[in-house]
Amino acid sequence: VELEPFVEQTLWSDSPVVAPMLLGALIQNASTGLLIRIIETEAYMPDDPASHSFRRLTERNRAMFEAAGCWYVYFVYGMHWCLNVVTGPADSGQAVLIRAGVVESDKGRPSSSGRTVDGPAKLARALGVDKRIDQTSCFGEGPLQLMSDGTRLPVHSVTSRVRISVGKDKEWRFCAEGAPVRRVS
DNA sequence: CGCCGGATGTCCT
DNA sequence: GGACATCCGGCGC
Repeated sequence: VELEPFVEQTLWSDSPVVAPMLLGALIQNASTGLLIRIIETEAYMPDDPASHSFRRLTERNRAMFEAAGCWYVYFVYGMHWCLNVVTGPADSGQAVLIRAGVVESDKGRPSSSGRTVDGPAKLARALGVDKRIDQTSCFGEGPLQLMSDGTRLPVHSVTSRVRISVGKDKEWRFCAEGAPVRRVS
């Protein structure tokens, strides 16, 4: 099956539109070749109290105010990195959090194929994500590539987002079949 | 199922 | 100086 860049134009829409369209897309570490298929996403918007872009642009959330097509990486709880895809026009302050995936291929450990990587911090760790990825392009010569093999996984569930204290009214979490079931309080 | 600790960047006072 | 964070594994019930 041919791998090609994910259609960049798709990212120009607002994050609640893009998030379900990323189910089935692939993220590849350009150095190691590790390939993970996305099965769970969440959208964040600037008028959304749960979003890092809700208040203002800061050094931490700068990537969210770039134009669609770069990564936003943040550090949380003193030890975890999380990976987002920036969507929408420049200065709009949007992103899609990549919450879970399935290992599609791993040259280093072929046996790990098919393993579910459930949780944004575990997914980021598996892909070798840290602050160096923040603001880099999802395409071209970027260290982390957003790809597609043509697969679009159907949306299996739409719920409110995980572990947020505000903005719970918005149902912007999108899971494909096989994504981990989680309590959504 | 619920609670808790790990360990630190970021932003606010 | 301090509160708190888009988490997760481990433990107890």
